[in-house]
Amino acid sequence: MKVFRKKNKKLSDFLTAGDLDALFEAGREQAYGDGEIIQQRGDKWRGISIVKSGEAIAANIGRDGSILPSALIKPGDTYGEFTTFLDLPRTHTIFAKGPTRIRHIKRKPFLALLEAAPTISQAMLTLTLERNYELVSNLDSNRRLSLRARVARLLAAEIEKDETHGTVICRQEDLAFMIGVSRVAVGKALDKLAKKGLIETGYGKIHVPDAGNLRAYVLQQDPVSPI
Amino acid sequence: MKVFRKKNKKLSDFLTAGDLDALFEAGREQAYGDGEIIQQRGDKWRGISIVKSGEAIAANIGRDGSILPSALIKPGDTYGEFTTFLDLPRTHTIFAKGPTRIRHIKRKPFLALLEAAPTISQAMLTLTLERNYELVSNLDSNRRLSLRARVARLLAAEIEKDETHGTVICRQEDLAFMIGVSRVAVGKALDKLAKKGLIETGYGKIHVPDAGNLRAYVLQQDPVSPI
DNA sequence: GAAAGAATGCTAAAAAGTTACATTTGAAGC
DNA sequence: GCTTCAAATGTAACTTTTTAGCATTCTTTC
Repeated sequence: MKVFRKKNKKLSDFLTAGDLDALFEAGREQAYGDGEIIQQRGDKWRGISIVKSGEAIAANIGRDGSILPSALIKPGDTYGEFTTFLDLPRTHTIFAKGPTRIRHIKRKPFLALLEAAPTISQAMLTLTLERNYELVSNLDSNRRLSLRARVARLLAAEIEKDETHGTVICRQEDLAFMIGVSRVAVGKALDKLAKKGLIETGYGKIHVPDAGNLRAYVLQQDPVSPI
Repeated sequence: MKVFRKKNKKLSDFLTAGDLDALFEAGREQAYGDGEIIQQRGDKWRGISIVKSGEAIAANIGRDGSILPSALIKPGDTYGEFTTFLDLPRTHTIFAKGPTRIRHIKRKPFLALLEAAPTISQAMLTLTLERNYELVSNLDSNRRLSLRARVARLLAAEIEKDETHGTVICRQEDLAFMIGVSRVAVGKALDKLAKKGLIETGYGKIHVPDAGNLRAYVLQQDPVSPI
């Protein structure tokens, strides 16, 4: 799966080196081989995990056994907050994508650490609010916007603000996954955008000849949400 | 709009009386008349607000001027976290529904309070994670499930866990709004559920003769997510 | 118990989205 | 260069959802 430029913030972005070290120290590091299961949905183990290297995929297994990936977890990312604070079992099955090293911190030492270093708790709050905002604003625009507009929005977000044009390297399938519709639907939407001259589709890439035009289109479709 | 039984947790649910008092003391109370605008989308004022009495509606105004409500804010609810921690302008326009009293706490005194009482920050973290979980699990099931299954899930969630049957008081329009589809689509979905004998539709209400059956159906459709 | 308002039911056409299969593209190996 | 094959996109038939209009049924209130 294509990794988009627009990266999610990480806990490490909000912590001092000292706090980060303290966090690492509190845990136990474990290595996983490609495809190895890191946790199963329903597992009761409670605590926070931080990816040190490699990548992991969080997914649900459908009734028919198909894998429905829902997130790519990258170095510096944390997960397990729900189990630590909400007393919920693991909501996703996670497996390694390539060799991966993860540091697991049990709930109790982690909470103790929080008491000792309130900055961590503040950092987690900020991070969680950020995710929350992302979720809410996506949910919101999904309700209001046509698929065409959502695709345009996603592409516009991929072009740096100071660029006048650019090429987004991604498959239609990646866009489809991010938006949560079928690839075919994305293809149709891209077609319409292309007919308007806003983009040019290619094999594994999408060219935006005039980022200003695309941004204007997005804004016209959705004056409400910021790009 | 119908207010569903399944209520959202509030900050006050996680705070001691003392902390709550301190929070109230830090703010300034303001009264609003029915329909009065409390904040406009885009406003820059930063801080947390707590509803003391009455209700408020958070909404976006569509391009055509239509009002797209997205949340009902009730006594004890807080809002403004995004502006306080993420440095974002107000994302929604909020107006009073009936006479409403709200206590506003400016950003700086609020942050000072957080330092003094770390329990508040922990409470906010828990609350935010809870919302987050709700959002993620909804998003997830929306991707996987048919409209029929989503309607069933929503109804099943409205019946208390220890009840064997029950009646959900709501209009089809309310269900439609919550799920984010048209009333006609919900009507059709209810029809199919009724034909399976899982529910009986009525005027402004939906009767569930056997909650066990409905839960079993939801689980069969969606073995992944907890009801 | 009539009237008015609210909610649901129904229909038909158009739009959007999905599934399954076909075609095109690019890259690796000869 | 050419061939081959997997990856990516395109196409077509089918299903679901929306929109919009009007009809019907239910509830409340006078």
